[in-house]
Amino acid sequence: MSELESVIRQLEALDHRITPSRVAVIAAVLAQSGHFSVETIVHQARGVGRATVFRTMRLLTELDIVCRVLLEDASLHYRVSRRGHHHHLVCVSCGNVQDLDECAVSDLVRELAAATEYEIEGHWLEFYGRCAACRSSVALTT
Amino acid sequence: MSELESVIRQLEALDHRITPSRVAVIAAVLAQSGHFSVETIVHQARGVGRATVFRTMRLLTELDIVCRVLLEDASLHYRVSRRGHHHHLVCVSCGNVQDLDECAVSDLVRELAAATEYEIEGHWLEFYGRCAACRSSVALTT
DNA sequence: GTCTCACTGATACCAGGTCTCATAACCATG
DNA sequence: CATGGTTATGAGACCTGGTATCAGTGAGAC
Repeated sequence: MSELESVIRQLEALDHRITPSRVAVIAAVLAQSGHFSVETIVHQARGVGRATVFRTMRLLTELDIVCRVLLEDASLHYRVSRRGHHHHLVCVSCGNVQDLDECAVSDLVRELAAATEYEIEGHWLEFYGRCAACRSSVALTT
Repeated sequence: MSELESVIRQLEALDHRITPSRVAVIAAVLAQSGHFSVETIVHQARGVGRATVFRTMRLLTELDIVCRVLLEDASLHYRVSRRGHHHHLVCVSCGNVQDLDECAVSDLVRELAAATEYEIEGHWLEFYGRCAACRSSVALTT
């Protein structure tokens, strides 16, 4: 079963209609290799309205088929998701994204909850740096 | 020495001109109690142009006089800064912000750097929850 | 005083995203 | 297969947050 079919079945299972627009958006999303902006999908899923692309992206986010990637300038990108809660390490030079397997702050969330009496509901955690490849290419050119 | 004077001296010391517009923006910023959007300052520093407010906010950020607060929807707010690198715990109900003294992920950054061969340059970390006061008021009304 | 350059504000612009609304497609049911 | 209710669509207006442009100004060094 292709990835596309698999996603379509998930939608069906949750009583979402399978329409040509949705399929086009999902196919475009699955074709991306790294992280991407909604605008990229708007351009690549030609013929699908802007609003529909945004609506479909929201749907895919809710279903955990894509996840949001927060860039350093606070702009939102997306990325086909490995399931479950995790964080990213983004190369600011080539854009490569490393998924970090565990949520590194779950212990911290517990400590904070105890220390502050907040009920902690969520967090943002993203790391930025330069991957090994980009570091060595910089070293070569300087 | 008032806070305003102190900030003005910092600007002077770094060869930035002290202008009425800047003073108005800084005064408006210092008058905020929690976190605030640039738009708030645009409205409160009446007579100062939009662009100038944004420029001044950038300047204040660079000088570490304010810090950026990332909200859950990825929108940027600002807050008068305690100095140095730190993170926030934001109450999603009343907007109250708790500053977290230490950077909780500095150890993690080191581990990640070793494990991934990335040179890690930065990160976002913000927590969201409900403060004790908001939790109890919810408890009362439900 | 005057000269120069950083600074200013009006305004146009751009990006990212939502709202509206008439229309169309879907599909369960009689 | 006709019908009807719901869900989805796309065009486009709109909104928010932020930048670029550029002629004009005023701060402060001399």
